[in-house]
Amino acid sequence: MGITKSQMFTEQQNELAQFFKVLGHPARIAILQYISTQESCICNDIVEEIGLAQATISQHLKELKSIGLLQGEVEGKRLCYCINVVRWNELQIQLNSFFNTTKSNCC
Amino acid sequence: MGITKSQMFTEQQNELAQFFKVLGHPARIAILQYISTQESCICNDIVEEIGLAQATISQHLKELKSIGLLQGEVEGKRLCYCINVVRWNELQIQLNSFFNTTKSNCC
DNA sequence: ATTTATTATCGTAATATTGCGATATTAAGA
DNA sequence: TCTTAATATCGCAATATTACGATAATAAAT
Repeated sequence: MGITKSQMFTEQQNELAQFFKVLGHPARIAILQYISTQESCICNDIVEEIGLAQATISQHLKELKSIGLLQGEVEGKRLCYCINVVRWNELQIQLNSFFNTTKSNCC
Repeated sequence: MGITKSQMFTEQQNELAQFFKVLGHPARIAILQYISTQESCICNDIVEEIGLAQATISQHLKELKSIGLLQGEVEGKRLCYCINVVRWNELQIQLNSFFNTTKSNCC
């Protein structure tokens, strides 16, 4: 992303931006939506479902994990990831807080 | 961002991701927060406030404009940008809809 | 112990983003 | 008209992201 000068921003601004950035890719949106349609944990079929290479999917999953949105582990041969509902709700609240406190008062 | 294969995703997924991506930079978060503290439109002091070069700020403003979050124009020597409240609320709703419809049902 | 199936990691090429200096553009003011 | 002030755009260097093939790691199954 080029040289982002994170040190000039507050921790809250960096954190919020990081969260938005992780969600800022259609593959990751698609992965989250796909997980939510599954009754059980996601498996290998996610690769065919999304249409990207296995290595790429794994990388996207890692980024979603980095902000705590996915929980679960690899269980033997199976992947058991699902949405961390607690974190999910936390982020939704944090995000709404940003939206509610940042409003225009001119024009 | 490398080669993002947007054609494999739905328009809704691409749009949502694009919105998240634009918000996914601390400078743009800071700009929005700064605008919301101002009684009048933003001016040149935003450059000193944020601490990035004028060209860089201008570029970030352009991206915020690209998703409709900023409205206003340059009026003579002055910059008159402010948050487009209608769009702002629309995005908040769209985003909450994503959060509410995408929930885990396993683990 | 070997094989098999599944996911993670490494290395790398292609592309995107960020930031800035230099310059263009625009309109107000002298 | 010329200058001045403010913002936009261009061009470039530095860095980040994306995607994937190849390979490693892991555990179940034979």
